[in-house]
Amino acid sequence: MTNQKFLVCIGQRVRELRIKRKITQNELAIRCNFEKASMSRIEAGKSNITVLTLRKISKALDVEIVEFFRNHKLVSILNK
Amino acid sequence: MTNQKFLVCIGQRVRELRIKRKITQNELAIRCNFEKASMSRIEAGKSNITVLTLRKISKALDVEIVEFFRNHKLVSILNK
DNA sequence: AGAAGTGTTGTTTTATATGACAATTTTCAG
DNA sequence: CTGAAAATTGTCATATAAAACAACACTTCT
Repeated sequence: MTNQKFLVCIGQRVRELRIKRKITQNELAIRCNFEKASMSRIEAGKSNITVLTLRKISKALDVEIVEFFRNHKLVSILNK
Repeated sequence: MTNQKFLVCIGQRVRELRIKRKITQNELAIRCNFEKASMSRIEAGKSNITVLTLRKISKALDVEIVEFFRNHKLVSILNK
């Protein structure tokens, strides 16, 4: 997997978890104390975020950080 | 846990995994294509690394990225 | 003591993430 | 379809991660 796809994968996971909690990018961004524009870029995999940013998001979503490194789509297929 | 301690935690984990593989900071840095000085700072928790850097290290150590987010010392105590 | 190996710290440069704000596009309910 | 909300994209300034190199500290040898 390319680095590019890897970042996209993490972004997708953030999005999945955010939507599951029924909040907007803006709401999540506010909880993380950064701009909604940044959140958009993160979910799109356009940003190589640091572990502290990852931590902020994990707290805001109330999930473990390792959740971001699971390919949830794949997992859901395997669990069928 | 403070952000500072969080970074130290990750750094310790990198160090544990590196030592388990019996390689030096320099050797690991070479495999990651960066300076041994950077590796020293990462293990000391003085660097807020990006997910792509984390990925480089995980490949160089041949471990899953999630390994870095486990507090191995705690786990080893709980597993007794 | 001297040499080699390992790890730490300092500095500079470059690249890029983030903050802030604006403008535009997309999505979706009414 | 229309309008409002949500998301995306763009730009600029600032902060900081990463790369590169040097210097230093420390240990362990002979």
